[in-house]
Amino acid sequence: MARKPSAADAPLRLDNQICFAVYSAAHAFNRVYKPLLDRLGLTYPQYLVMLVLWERDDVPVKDIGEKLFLDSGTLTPLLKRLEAAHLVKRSRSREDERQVLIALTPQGYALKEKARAVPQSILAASDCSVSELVAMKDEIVALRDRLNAVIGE
Amino acid sequence: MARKPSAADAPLRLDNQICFAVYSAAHAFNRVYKPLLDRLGLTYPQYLVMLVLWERDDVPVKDIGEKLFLDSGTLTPLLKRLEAAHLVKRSRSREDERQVLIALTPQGYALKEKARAVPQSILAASDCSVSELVAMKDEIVALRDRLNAVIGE
DNA sequence: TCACATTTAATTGTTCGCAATTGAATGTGC
DNA sequence: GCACATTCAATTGCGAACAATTAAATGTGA
Repeated sequence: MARKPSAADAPLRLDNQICFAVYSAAHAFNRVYKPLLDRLGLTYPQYLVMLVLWERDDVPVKDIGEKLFLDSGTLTPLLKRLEAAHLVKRSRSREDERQVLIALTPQGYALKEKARAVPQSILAASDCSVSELVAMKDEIVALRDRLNAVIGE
Repeated sequence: MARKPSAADAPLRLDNQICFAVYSAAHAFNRVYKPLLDRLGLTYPQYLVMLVLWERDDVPVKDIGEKLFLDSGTLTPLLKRLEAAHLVKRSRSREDERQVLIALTPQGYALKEKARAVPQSILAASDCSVSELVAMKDEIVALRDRLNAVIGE
């Protein structure tokens, strides 16, 4: 019974899953980033947080979470590690004591200059034109946003 | 100094990172899958392992790892949980005692039928035509493979 | 003002994901 | 046949990721 490939099984074949394509691509990116980020002393999620803060710091944890789609259960310990590495400072907001504001330290600011080498290495590893990458990125973001829209029912 | 958006900062802007698009899309998929897989009693990585085994079981851990790009540090505990859930059986190969072969139990086989509902739910959540999804999947897989090619130098 | 709901981080517990190491089995070169 | 390298899974330790809960601060309605 059902020994040879059946057409009815196609939807369950690993190679037909776009989710697995995305999942495995994310891990592949992680592995390419690893040696680059090791030099900065950052993990990949920490790098994402730093990207947010390099655009604008002195922001509450919640804002970082909304930009990265992460919650406090992930961010609180991560930010404590960044603080232990002297890259950020955490402090309660005076206007609203519930909020913890995340600010860059001078070392945190300075790391941005070292980080400028990262995107070009990634581009090289992608072995692909910038315009192709931008087009793919836009498609993937659109898919992500449609998926996220479904989650809130 | 550098208060307003600078063109030099574009490569470091979060919204310009294809890696973040992929990373956040993977998490979005995870969140859409969660309620569907809860009904099967599986996590998303466990579901991927089951997809592999539904295509062919009685395979060594290494084969599963190569298909999913995961190593024994991830798979060993995951497979033990699947065994505890009576979905797979782990046994040492007689021909090569180093290998652990993973076989489906009757319950593991049976779960495939319940799983058939999953892909169509995902398709609906993607809100996108099959042909578009296939095209995206192929592009992402190609990017993933180029990235993986760089890792082995 | 006071009861009540909401917001925000932090905490706890479970599951991934991976680097590094270990130990047993197998393969090899001499 | 025997020393040596290689392969394979398991283990350990650390850092995410998230659900669920907690606690404190703030907002709201009567």
